Amino acid sequence: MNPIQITLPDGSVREYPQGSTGLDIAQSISDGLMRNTLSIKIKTQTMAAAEVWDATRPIAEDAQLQLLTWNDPEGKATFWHSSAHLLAEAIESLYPGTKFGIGPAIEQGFYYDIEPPAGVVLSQENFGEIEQKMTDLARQKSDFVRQEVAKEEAIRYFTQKGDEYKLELLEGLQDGQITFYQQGNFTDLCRGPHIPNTDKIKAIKLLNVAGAYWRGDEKRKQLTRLYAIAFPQAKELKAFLEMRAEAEKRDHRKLGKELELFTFSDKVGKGLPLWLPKGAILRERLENFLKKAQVRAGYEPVISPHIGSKELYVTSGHYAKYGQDSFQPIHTPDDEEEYLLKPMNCPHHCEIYKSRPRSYRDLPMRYAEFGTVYRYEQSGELHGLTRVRGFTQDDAHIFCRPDQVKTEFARVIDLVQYVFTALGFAEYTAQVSLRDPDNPAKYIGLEEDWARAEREIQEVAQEKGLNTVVAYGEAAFYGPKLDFMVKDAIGRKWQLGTIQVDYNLPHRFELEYVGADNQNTGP
RNA sequence: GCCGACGUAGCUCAGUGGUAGAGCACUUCCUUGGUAAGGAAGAGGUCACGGGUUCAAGUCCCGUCGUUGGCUCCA
Repeated sequence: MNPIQITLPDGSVREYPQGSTGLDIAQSISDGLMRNTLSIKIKTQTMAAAEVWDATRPIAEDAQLQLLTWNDPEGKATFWHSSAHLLAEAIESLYPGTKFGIGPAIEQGFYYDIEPPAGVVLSQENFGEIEQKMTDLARQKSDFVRQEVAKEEAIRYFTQKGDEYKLELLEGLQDGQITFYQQGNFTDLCRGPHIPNTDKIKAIKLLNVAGAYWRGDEKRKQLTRLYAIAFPQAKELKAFLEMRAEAEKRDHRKLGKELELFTFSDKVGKGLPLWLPKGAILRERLENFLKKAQVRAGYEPVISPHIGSKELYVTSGHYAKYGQDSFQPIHTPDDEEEYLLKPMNCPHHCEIYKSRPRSYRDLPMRYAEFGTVYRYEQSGELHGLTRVRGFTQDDAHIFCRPDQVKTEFARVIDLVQYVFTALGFAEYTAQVSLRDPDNPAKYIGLEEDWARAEREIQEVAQEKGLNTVVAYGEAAFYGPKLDFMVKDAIGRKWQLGTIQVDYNLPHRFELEYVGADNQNTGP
């Protein structure tokens, strides 16, 4: 057998016998490194991109290789994914007959979606015994064993086990690329990779239990999702829990109550916040700050009413899209007119634009309003002040010529960044929300407009050096967006600011301006 | 909306079938020149709401409302 050449991240090249594993290579450097190696990142000439592998998987050809430890995000992911298998093993042992969905690693820990046997309901009360079982199983020092399986055999295995979810997952997989992983008495359909042995998992904490629809589809069965986290050292778990406790103290709902900023009343209605005097003062200061920033950025204030004729929203297209799932129209006593509580300010601003003829010289026009809007959010969605049924948007609409879109978009980014910086949001991501390529029917408007807007958003975001993430399928139905996502005290992500391109409303409202060529055209 | 949990004094919570409790806050009085001060007394609760089981329900069961962890949704 010919030796293989392994290139390490520092550029050094070492020779190993063919079939050496990541662990062998780690050991050749130091025993400590071997102990800490969780998985490896490997790139051979035959691979299109680097892959993360088990540290125990034999390497057959020359490769660039990186040993992944707890300090690498991918190493952590491997660790947590393996912990999810350990969780599943514990569940299967404690509650035989449980069916398993999927169990991935997430940003902070991992989860497993399961369907306990009929009559068994898992709640926080079961956490203790599950954690104990996981700890016991981890101490049995089981290897994670990778096994390539023929599809037919895989189907047989899960048919016999009665695990319809795994069978459904198998349907989407091609024969020849199906692998099982086994540790102890538990075997799972899994692409991997995994850590070498369960003994690395030293500290385990189940965090919460929740319902989660199978494959994220609310029409399908709801499984039980167990969230948990695990660490290679007990002290890391302790630090994690302390950090979490500290974060909970900073939860805005807790502070809002303690500092007497806002409250809710069942009598007023859920999701409808009441601002207490101290909160109102705070809010006023914030609004004044924002108004100043808007004036400096060239915005003009406008004000629109809290209700609008249903026709307004039929024109905008929002009624067709949200009408049935919204607060229902208010009826006038005599004339059978219908009005909607204002769910957004856009259509009103369009009508303000339309109040007189516009010239290309007028553009861009920037209208800003602290517009209070009402939306019928699903009851399970309500959350403190971050998801409510009545709220005030710092909202603005810019009417501009096609050649001004990019510049204006960039200016809005500048404004958002200025405000975020001033308010101390140091860590945020800019999510480029684009169409779902698999579901084009969801969107209205012209293909060429969409394509252009999507392209321009990405260009501008890049020029501004934003920390962007592209999210397909997250666009609004009328246009792509740039969503600014911030995290709350306990690490949950929320959309705080959003910049949206809308070629649709100007069409629908028949907005126009007189161009340099004296022809009417749309902004 | 869905699955799970929770709902007791203004706040944080204890109380799992037998006369509603604690700490803080509040009221009155006393003590005390110093940033969560001490002492005494006091007031404050249809135990979310509505049914049911029981001799007896804060406690067990069902429903409703609300909150909450997620899922789905998010103009």
